[in-house]
Amino acid sequence: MNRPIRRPGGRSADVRRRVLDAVVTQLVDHGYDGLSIDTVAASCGVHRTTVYRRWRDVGGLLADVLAEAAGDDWRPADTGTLDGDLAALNREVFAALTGDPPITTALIAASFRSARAAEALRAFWADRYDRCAVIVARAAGRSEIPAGTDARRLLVAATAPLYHELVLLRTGPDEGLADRAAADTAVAARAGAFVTGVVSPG
Amino acid sequence: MNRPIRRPGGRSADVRRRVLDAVVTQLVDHGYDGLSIDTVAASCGVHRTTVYRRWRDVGGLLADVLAEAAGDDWRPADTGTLDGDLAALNREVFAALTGDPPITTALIAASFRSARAAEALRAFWADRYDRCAVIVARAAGRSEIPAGTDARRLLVAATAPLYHELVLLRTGPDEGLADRAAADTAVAARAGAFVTGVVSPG
DNA sequence: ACTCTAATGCAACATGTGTAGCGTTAGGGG
DNA sequence: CCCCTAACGCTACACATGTTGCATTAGAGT
Repeated sequence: MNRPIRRPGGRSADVRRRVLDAVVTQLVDHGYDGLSIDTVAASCGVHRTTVYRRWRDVGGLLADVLAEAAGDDWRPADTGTLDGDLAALNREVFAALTGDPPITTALIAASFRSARAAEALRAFWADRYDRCAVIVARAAGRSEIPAGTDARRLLVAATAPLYHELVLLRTGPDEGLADRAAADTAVAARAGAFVTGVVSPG
Repeated sequence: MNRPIRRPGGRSADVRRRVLDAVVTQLVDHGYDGLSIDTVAASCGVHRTTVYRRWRDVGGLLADVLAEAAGDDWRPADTGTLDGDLAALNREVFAALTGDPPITTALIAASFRSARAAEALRAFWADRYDRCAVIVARAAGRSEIPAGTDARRLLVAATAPLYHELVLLRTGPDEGLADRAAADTAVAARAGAFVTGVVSPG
């Protein structure tokens, strides 16, 4: 992610922790616009050039924050039905995209300015979708949906409308959006969509 | 969009045309990173301060470009089937998102930096989805799908996976992506998804 | 402890971005 | 044709962003 530290002793580790904490604090208090190398450095008592050298730009800072966040033990909820699992997932996505402060939106915005932030976010989402594949496997195991259903394709179909409406189209946050997208996707899956190699099962 | 011009005579109109042309040229030649007020102004012989006063920032420039583009006479293709119409639409979206130079992606990136660009892009897409509603109306008229199907919800379901995969998840451009998303959405619509007020029709 | 040097702190510079004041130019209206 | 002034060009400034060279500090190995 960032430049390798060959002396991970007290000082370097302390600087990293102070800087990353300051990034989150700045993001929470003043949003993405109030986030810059200088403000972060000044707010945690680390010199500008140190931050520039280790993280290069704001995207690098957020990429490092994101790399830490990706190491958690998150798992999708198990509600017993495909509809319930997708709805639970979509409500989490919805909360992340409409939450205040808009940390997720800030990370997305940063991904358009920094290649490192883009790569970190790509890796983060790839990991999340991998973990969610179990939702589709469970549904197939219950014979709710066909055996050959493409997990990623189904999960993207369920979540993509949320990202599209809230992040790109910037629709006002509609409470029912998450559940509707989940239900529509479940209907599609039961009807035989998302099956690899099959274009038109009807 | 930009500051109103009370003297739309030769000079002001000429300046605007030269600047907007230069924006597109810069975008095509050097991408979004090579786009700044200064480079645009220098490349078309208009002074920096003039561009700053009339368009304020890069987002304002792109918003003006977008406003012109929104005034075209685009209509969705009529292929005779819902599958065909959605596939044709998705192929256009796919081409826009993977085209080189990445003008669409540049506009999306700008929308995260400038409120004016964000609003212009929002209005552009709202208009496009409105024009696409006829696709759903035609399908309902042919009794391919239920009468109460929500047009926007269906259209977002069809196109959102493309934006999500190509813009946010940054998946490598998969040729079959557009057709698969279109086919999956058509299956869902035929199965009774996207009907307003109905959560679980199955 | 002592040495070596990675990492940091510091100052100065270079560049990019945006603004303010003021004179100049040229379109619009009489 | 002449006047008025919106729009533009120019200079200078203010600030943010990012870089470079060098001195200083302190972790790591012996």
